[in-house]
Amino acid sequence: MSEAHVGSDHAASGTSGNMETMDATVGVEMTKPMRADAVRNHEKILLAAEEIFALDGVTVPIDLIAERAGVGIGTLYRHFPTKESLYEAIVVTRISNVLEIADRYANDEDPGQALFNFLREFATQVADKQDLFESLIQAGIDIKSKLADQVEELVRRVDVLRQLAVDAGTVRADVTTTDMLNLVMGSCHAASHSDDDDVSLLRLVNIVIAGIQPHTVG
Amino acid sequence: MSEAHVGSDHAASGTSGNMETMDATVGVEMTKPMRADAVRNHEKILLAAEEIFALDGVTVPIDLIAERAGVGIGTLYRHFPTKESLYEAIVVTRISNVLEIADRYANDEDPGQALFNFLREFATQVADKQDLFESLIQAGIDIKSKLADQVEELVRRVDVLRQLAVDAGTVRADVTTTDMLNLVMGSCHAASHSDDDDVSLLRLVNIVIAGIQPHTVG
Amino acid sequence: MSEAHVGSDHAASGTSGNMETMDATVGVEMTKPMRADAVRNHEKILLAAEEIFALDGVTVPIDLIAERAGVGIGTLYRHFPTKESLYEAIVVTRISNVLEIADRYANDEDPGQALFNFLREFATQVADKQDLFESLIQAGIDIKSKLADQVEELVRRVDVLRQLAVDAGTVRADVTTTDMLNLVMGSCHAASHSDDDDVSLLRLVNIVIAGIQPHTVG
Amino acid sequence: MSEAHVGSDHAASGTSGNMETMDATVGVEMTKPMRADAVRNHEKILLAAEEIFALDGVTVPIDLIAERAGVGIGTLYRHFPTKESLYEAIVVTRISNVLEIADRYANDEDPGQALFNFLREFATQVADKQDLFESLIQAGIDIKSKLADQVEELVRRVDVLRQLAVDAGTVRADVTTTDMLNLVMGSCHAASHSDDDDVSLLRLVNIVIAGIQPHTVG
DNA sequence: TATGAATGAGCATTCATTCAT
DNA sequence: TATGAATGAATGCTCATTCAT
Repeated sequence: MSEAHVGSDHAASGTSGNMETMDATVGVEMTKPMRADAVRNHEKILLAAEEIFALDGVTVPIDLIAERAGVGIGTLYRHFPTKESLYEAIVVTRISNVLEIADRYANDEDPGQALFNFLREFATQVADKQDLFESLIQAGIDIKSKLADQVEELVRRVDVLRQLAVDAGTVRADVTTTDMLNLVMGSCHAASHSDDDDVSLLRLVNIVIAGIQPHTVG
Repeated sequence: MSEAHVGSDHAASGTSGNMETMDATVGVEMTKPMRADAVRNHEKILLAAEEIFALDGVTVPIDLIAERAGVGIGTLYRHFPTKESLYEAIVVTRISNVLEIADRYANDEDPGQALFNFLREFATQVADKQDLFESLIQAGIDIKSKLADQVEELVRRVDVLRQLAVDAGTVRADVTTTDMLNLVMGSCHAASHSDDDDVSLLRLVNIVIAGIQPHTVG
Repeated sequence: MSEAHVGSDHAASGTSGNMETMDATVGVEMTKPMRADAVRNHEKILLAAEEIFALDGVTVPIDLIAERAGVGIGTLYRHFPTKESLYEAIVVTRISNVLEIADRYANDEDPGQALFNFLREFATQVADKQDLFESLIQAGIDIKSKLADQVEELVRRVDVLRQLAVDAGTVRADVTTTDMLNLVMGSCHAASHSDDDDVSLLRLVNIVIAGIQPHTVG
Repeated sequence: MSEAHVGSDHAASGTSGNMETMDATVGVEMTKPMRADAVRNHEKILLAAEEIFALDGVTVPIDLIAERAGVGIGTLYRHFPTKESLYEAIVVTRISNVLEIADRYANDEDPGQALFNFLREFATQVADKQDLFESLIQAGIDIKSKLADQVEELVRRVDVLRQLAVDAGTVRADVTTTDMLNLVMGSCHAASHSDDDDVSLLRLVNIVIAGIQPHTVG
């Protein structure tokens, strides 16, 4: 009954396929690789969840996700023993994406602008993912271990960018990373609830960016 | 906190008969003053609701509020015929407070700074009131008539301040009022979820303020 | 606390005023006569209850009656310790009226037609009194002592009429009184739910009357 | 009693696949047959509901039905998404039975008696089914769409019988169908609340029948 | 005594989770 | 293993009745 749950919280990583490589995950004992159809279901569920959570946030009844995935609830629960675990799985993936983006910019040729460009991309990621938005906005309140850890990690990596920018003199030293991220999230929210298109989002983020630059006074 | 009470059903008037304040309320006929204990309960309920909604937002079960108020559910429902009505009562009061603050700054002697000072006060109001935060963040999505109207009104009044500032040359003309408010709300959120004290909130708001000023480039 | 409840279930007899004469009621110990205003309230309540029960039946919330009576619920409950008791009071009065009608016809000069005329009048009484209808229709199910007794009494008195008619040869001997009454009630119901006026009621009752006459075959 | 089940959500088909009976249902696409236990529960629920509604009418709390069925409330709600829908399911079935009976008599060899015989059968159907009684008695008041339609249909079909009888000269032309039905329902009620056996019911209905025949005077 | 505020059991319904097929 | 049926705690709300003013 419990032997196959392994994959439960794994990110549906871009290149699908090898669910078996998951053994790499720290401290997980060797387990039978998932059956092909199980893998397929796993992904169908994640896909449906991504879409639905993105639109409706946590509050959506879990049946809807199963239905959308074309899968029985029982199946869903076999893969994710808890609504929360599914939710986590989704958000973890999303944050992972963001982490990668951060890493990419960490090697940018223009360290003075890397943070800014990252923030703009971060914004577009968050903008239309209700779940991601909610999670980040909750982060630090009810410590959902895994997410909390990830968010911490996110902050750490973005902090690298921030440091680079500070060193390059493009960002004031007294602004923390979480502050910046939260401000950008405010922008995301503003944008997603206005009638404008994405342009407005960038405009907002640019305000934040302007705000964190030195010598601000006109 | 309990001073205003834009009573949904009854005005919880302290010393009754006060004709001046009566006239202020549009077209309300003289009603018997509430019984002493009723007033007490009304206030206990509002107080409990203020606290609990502030912490947990709309989703909190209404029994908890009754319990916290030390009152039966029936009593709660006598005073507020609907969960929504109670929620509204709370938030309406909160927004009313903010409206007054906006008005006060509209007459400020330094129109160039009025908006900024308002935003700072606005931030402290929103900072730890989950309900207010939620309402403002929902505004425009599910139109809960009364609140929607109020938020519109808020935007209108803050827009006065913005115009003054733009005229005074302290704020860029391409930033909308809702954008500013949403950015500040992002700040509030950031602050309320960090472990710092209120200082951090001000710092954040100041970033936003910096961002909306002209000649931003360092 | 309990001394004044005497009048509780009394019929609001036609000529108002002397509530004190109630002492006549069997087995009730001497009690202080009701205060004038109490009597007034008692009647206001009965009046309101008559109207509302007639329209809405038992299911109506008791607050509505108090409101209609222009009386607090507390007052209502002082006079009638139970919703049921109030209901009973009303219906008892109504049945009393019917009893009187029955008595009147018992002395009719045309014993062969007395029953028929009574049934017609009975029908008009029941027709638009939801409560009376309900009570009679319930009679015999949940034995609400007092009403049950009264209904029995009603049957007894109508049976006198039936006997007269049987003796006069205008009614078949094999039809019981309750049967007739119930059939008439069916008529009442039919009539009250059609769009016709009272004419239809009489037509229906006439069908019943036709049905209980001898030599029916065409 | 359980043979028909005009399934509100699913057809509780016994042997699945039966195309002929399928086609009978208008425009219903092939659906997976219900699981064995689901069917069992569906029937347990209907059975319990039939019994309880028959005794207590609509007002009975739905938990009681679940309990009687030996089923959780959740289960009940899975099968019938609303109290009303369950109620409807029951009554619809009942009326359907009556409709069939009416149809059967429409082809009777003795058109002069068909109506009478139908009324007698109708009476026995209604006699001890509180729910059916209530529904018919409510018909036309609060229009519960589906039931209202059905009752209309019932009236229509019975009207066929009435017409036949009128043509055959066994029934007066001035009696409407609803009048007859209501009178019979009065009979049902009378009978079901007396201590007699079913004989009394027939006797009552016969009175009505007598009443609607021509040349009534003795 | 009259008032109406307070009370809480009761009801219909939803939804995360478990379990039989 | 996949399915979806079963479960029941939880929630918003009503209304008969009691109790403080």
